[in-house]
Amino acid sequence: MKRRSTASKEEVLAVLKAEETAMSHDMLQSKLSVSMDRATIYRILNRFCEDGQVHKFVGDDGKQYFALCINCGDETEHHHHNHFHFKCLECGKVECLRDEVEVSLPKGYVTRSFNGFISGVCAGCSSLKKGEE
Amino acid sequence: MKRRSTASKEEVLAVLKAEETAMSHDMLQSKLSVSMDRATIYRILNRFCEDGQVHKFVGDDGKQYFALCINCGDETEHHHHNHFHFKCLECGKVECLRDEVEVSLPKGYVTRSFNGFISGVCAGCSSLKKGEE
DNA sequence: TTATTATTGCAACAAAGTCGCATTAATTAA
DNA sequence: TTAATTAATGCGACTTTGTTGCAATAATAA
Ligand SMILES: [Mn+2]
Ligand SMILES: [Mn+2]
Ligand SMILES: [Zn+2]
Ligand SMILES: [Zn+2]
Repeated sequence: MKRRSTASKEEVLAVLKAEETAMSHDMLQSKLSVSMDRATIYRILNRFCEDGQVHKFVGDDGKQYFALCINCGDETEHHHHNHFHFKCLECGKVECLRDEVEVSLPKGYVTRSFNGFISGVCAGCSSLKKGEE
Repeated sequence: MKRRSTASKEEVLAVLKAEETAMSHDMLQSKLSVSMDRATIYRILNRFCEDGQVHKFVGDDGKQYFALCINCGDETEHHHHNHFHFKCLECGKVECLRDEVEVSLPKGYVTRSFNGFISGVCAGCSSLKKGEE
């Protein structure tokens, strides 16, 4: 099952790149210049995940978010996603936090998947709020 | 708006205590000895959260989970929930991991809420699997 | 007992995500 | 270039989760 190059696929990828933020399905759909079915968007995103271009996580709103992988061409080292994602409650941007975290599990516990999500206020927005005072 | 003591409320609390695992709405409903409406269960659980008896988090399945708070009577120290939750993919149990974690955010970022969730295999289940080999 | 109002059940609803299936279109083979 | 193959899409149907409005019920206070 080889991947085909389609306009929809390119458009989704373009939006993800342009916005520079992790996006939920609905955020993405509202930014698309070409209208596209909901199921199609999910299928495109999940294909990206399978291919390792994108990773998926779940927000504290229960929604799935999708973010471009950095260094995804890098085959040499293991591709981990043990990092937190941060959602700014002011500007709405969702970003990957750089640091890979490690959680110390009790003896005998094994990790299969990691989902870290923090909501708060980003630097830009909190400095704006300071200025307003 | 003072709380009233009702059978439903006691039953939900009893199940949470007995099961010793964080539970999603559907897990809980299936364990109830008294049938109860879905909305009622959510309302009871959310009231527990408001009162600080229970805390809520979101799993990587996008569902809300509810767990009893330990030391909830303890008014002296701040009641934090910056801990991970672990779901065993074998036995299904969801538990709070003891350690409070701290994530180093970029300069100027402020945390409002924390949601940490790890799926994997717990000690009991991974030792069972070893035994089977 | 009676009045007050927190709690419940029920129905309706919105949103998220998935799936089957017929149609379309990208790619490959002829 | 044309025909065959099959990945990708659109659409509708569906499930699950969670919320809300409203009338009925019942715990508590008066
Ligand atoms: Mn990645
Ligand atoms: Mn707690
Ligand atoms: Zn912001
Ligand atoms: Zn287990």
